[in-house]
Amino acid sequence: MNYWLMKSEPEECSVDDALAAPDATVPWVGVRNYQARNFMRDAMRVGDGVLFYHSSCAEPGVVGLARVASAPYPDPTQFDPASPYHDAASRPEAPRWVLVDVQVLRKLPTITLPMLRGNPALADMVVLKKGNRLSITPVSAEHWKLLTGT
DNA sequence: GCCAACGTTGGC
DNA sequence: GCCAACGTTGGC
Repeated sequence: MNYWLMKSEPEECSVDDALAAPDATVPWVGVRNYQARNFMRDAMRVGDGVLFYHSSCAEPGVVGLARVASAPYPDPTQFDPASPYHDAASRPEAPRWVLVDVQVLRKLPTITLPMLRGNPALADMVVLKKGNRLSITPVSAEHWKLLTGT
């Protein structure tokens, strides 16, 4: 089992939005970065642990526990001309972008970015590395345990 | 293949 | 709104 941190802009899809969805499950639409896509396509398995992270907002941080809830499949927004995630160069017979479903298990008291940065044991987290912009990053078992107690 | 220009991310 | 950092594009 692997662990991940997945960033979502709460104005786009907050942890509460995800919890309000059927089965508390949302398709992780809109990833348009090859490295992040490859994590979903090649490395994620159903049941993997996910830290639900709010980015580009007043209080960035980890706000919930979730799990990978599906195998990868094509992101439908890439074929939707009305979507901000539309990719005219992607063909339905060879989709460029895939996603997984993510199911929120429970909210956490927000672990803010300053809290994360303030913990020396978490200094190696990819998401905390200088210049990191990846919206999906792997999380080590050690860091997962520190953050979730499981 | 190089690299300058440009666009995006995301914290502040 | 600013800007550092990084990814992508496209001319050559």
